[in-house]
Amino acid sequence: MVRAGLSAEVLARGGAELADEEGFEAVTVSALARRFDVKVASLYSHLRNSQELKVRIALLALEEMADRVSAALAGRAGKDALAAFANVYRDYAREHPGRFAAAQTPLDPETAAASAGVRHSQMTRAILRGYALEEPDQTHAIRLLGSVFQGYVTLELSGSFSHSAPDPQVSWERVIDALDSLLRNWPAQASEGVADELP
Amino acid sequence: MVRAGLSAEVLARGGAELADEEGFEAVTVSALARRFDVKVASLYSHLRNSQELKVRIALLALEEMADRVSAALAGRAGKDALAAFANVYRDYAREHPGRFAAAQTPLDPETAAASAGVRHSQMTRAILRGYALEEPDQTHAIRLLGSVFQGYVTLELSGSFSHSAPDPQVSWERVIDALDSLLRNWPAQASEGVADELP
DNA sequence: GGCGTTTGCCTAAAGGTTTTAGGGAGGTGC
DNA sequence: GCACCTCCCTAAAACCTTTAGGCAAACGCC
Repeated sequence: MVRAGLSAEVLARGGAELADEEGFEAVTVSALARRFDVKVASLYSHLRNSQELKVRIALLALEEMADRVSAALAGRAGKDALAAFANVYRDYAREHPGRFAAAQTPLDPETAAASAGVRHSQMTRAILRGYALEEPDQTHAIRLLGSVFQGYVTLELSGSFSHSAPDPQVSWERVIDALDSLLRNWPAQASEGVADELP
Repeated sequence: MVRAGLSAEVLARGGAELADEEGFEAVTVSALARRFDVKVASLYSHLRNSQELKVRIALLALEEMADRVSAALAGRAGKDALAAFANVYRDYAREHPGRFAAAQTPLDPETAAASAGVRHSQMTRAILRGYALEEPDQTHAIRLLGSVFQGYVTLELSGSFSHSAPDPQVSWERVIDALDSLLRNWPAQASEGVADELP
């Protein structure tokens, strides 16, 4: 009997491929066992449970994205860096929709702290070096950027933009223009004071 | 034997409550049957399959959000309307995390076209009446706003903001300030032309 | 090279979810 | 009072998750 050479890492990579091919919701321990031509129970020597598989795929995706961002940011600044960052994010989601979906898996705090998510926020902060933003506005801006990228890519992938007129590619570029403009002209505190009507 | 009075609508409401209480991933046909104290197979007279249950909960959530937005927008304009819209979205997600998660369920095109999603984009467009934006910038702006709200709320709910310093509530208000400012000073086409480096 | 130990994949089995097929009883309409 | 339809039921097959225990291949050691 030939050994299949399984390990948690190998399984995570296999699961990531499976996610991209069949969708993240199709990633099950059973499907993964079929893919490696191995019995289901065998995977449980490497994975505590099916949740761990999903988490490992998520971590893999975060790592890959962080690597790409890191490479894309080298030697860029200002709007150039902003656009590069944004495009890495979007391209990755289009190339690897299953991995991208996996990256939305909620992580428990310790796992999150040890993940590449930390690199992501550091790199986002690095982009803002090209703009004159002090704390706490810097953090607000990071959260805004993260939200836009995350939200846009999710909505585009789910088809929300595919039934109205302008090409999402065009909107994407104009949105980046707009964010650049916003970061260069970040408004001072409470210009008119109407925004606070939460409990 | 007393009849339970089931119907697709009743099941969707029950499923929505279940989602808020236990999380959307806990919404299964079996769990719903337990909740109504009924045998699992009985639900299949009202639902084609478990996917339909999820879709119905999603549609319910979209409807409820649209109703709230509609009420919140009445008599407001400009930044006031923008903040109201944004807060409805965020408050709903915090009050009904399960329903909000359900609302992310991908819909097939016909279902989406018949859903309250259409009302959402109409209302977003209505907000922009308070700002001087022509097409196609109006559509770009709608997509930006949708992305920010969707992204921010998703990230906040998943805990991404809960481990760094400024209160997410504060960032939220400043983000709305920033969006208002951006909409009032929407940049002209391609101020510097660096944003297009996609294949 | 033999020998014990570890490792890796196996069989077996229990429990949960999804879905289909068909049946019986409760309420409705004539 | 009878037929009918609706609603919920039992039964059963298929699939996924997870645990327990076994056997044989690989590894390390002498």
